[in-house]
Amino acid sequence: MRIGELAARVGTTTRTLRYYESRGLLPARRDGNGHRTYDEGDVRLLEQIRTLQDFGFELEETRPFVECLRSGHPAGDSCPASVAVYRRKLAELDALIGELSAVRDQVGAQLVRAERAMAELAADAGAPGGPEPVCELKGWSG
Amino acid sequence: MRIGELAARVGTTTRTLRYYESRGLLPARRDGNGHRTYDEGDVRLLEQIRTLQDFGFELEETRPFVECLRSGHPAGDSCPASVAVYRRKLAELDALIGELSAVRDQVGAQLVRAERAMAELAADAGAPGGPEPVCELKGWSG
DNA sequence: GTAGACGTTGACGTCGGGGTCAAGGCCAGC
DNA sequence: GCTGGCCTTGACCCCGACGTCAACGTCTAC
Repeated sequence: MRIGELAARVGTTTRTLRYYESRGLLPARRDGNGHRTYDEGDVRLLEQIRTLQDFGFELEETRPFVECLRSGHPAGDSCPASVAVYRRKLAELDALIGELSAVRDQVGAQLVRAERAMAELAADAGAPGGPEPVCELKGWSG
Repeated sequence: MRIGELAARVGTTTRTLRYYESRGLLPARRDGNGHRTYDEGDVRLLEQIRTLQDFGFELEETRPFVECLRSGHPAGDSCPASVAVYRRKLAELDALIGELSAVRDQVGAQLVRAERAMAELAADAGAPGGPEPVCELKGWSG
């Protein structure tokens, strides 16, 4: 199988496959013309990469899974290194979700506050009023 | 006040201030030497920008807040355009948190599955065993 | 007068994951 | 012979928010 066929089979582009090869992730054999040649094993490797990519794994993070498959294991995550990546990713996701949730709550509170302040300003346009309290967002350095 | 002093006061760099100016976000007056000159109002604008940036707002998203302040409002979010950005950001955050949580659960499930499979393989090393079922991650295109 | 700390502009590098040419080789069918 | 489709390599482009460097001007202190 050549590069165009492989790309079509897994739903990606030839450029992407060459990029993976340049990263040492998916090396290819060559035929007499210098054209890249792939087999069914490469299809599996590529599907593993794409699946993890779809989950937000970086390309480098898919490497243990690919090497695990290439070393003969039935699944890419049948190796300690792959499981370690799972665990690291899980921790990252938990941390990120926690931070984003905190930001979400702060932004939500600011939204409520800003809407109330604007409503009061509009009401004060026809009534007596003093200075409004001004709250500030407290930064989140992440 | 010149650029270095302003940068120090809000805890950023001169490069960043010049970048903001190049984006039209924080224009500066010039003194006789061509040096940028800032006042207290610019400190407020910059603090508004930085606060929103810390919350993950893109630079362009801070523009309504800055213009709101510059037009004389007591707070950057006292304008409809700013409130609209709040709302948009809130929706984005909710969507992102939802997607990340789904991914988190899938990765967590895969982790458990992979660990169990490896434990069984280890146990099978000394006992009779057949082929293990192999589950695959189903992709999340987001 | 000279060192050092500031300022200026402009240009290029970074990170990830490729997209998009450009110039050419190889092979099939008409 | 010629067109069309596939392949090759190399090179530059994109996003965002700056970092870093070069080469130079300006101001202050000793």
